[in-house]
Amino acid sequence: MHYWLMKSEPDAFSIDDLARKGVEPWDGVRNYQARNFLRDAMRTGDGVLFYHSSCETPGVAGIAEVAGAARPDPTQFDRRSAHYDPDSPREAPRWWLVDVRFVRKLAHPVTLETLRRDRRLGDFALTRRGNRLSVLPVSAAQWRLILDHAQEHA
DNA sequence: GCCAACGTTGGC
DNA sequence: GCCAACGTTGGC
Repeated sequence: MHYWLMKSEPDAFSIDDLARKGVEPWDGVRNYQARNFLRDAMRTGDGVLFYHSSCETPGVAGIAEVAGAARPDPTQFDRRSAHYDPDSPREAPRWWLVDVRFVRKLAHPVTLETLRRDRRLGDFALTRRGNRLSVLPVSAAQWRLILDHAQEHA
């Protein structure tokens, strides 16, 4: 069992959108490091922190889980998609996705500010200087600490 | 293989 | 809207 954090701009796709849809293919990831996490490391049932980025209050807005094995991202072959990649070979797809299932929305999001302030989180990919990864690993200890923050406000 | 130019991410 | 940080591209 592993844990992850996945970023989404709520204007494009929010935790409420995931709540409505139930399961969503996490397409459009076009970074090799993030691709490797999706394709090689994620397993069905892994925990996902759903993070809202590029918004008024960035932070963890909800919980999701990996709903299935990685599969090629169909948008890379779709000429009309913003994520079309003409250089990706059909027989060896470059970009992969996993399906993500809604678990619950946090009554009180755990803000980036809170995450930065909590020194107990230690070395955390999210708050590393210059980090731009949209899919990143979270340790079991970090997962617990972050959910504790959500609980404190309950 | 180097590196400048460019595009993107994402906080502020 | 600004800008720092970073990944990618392409000329040489």
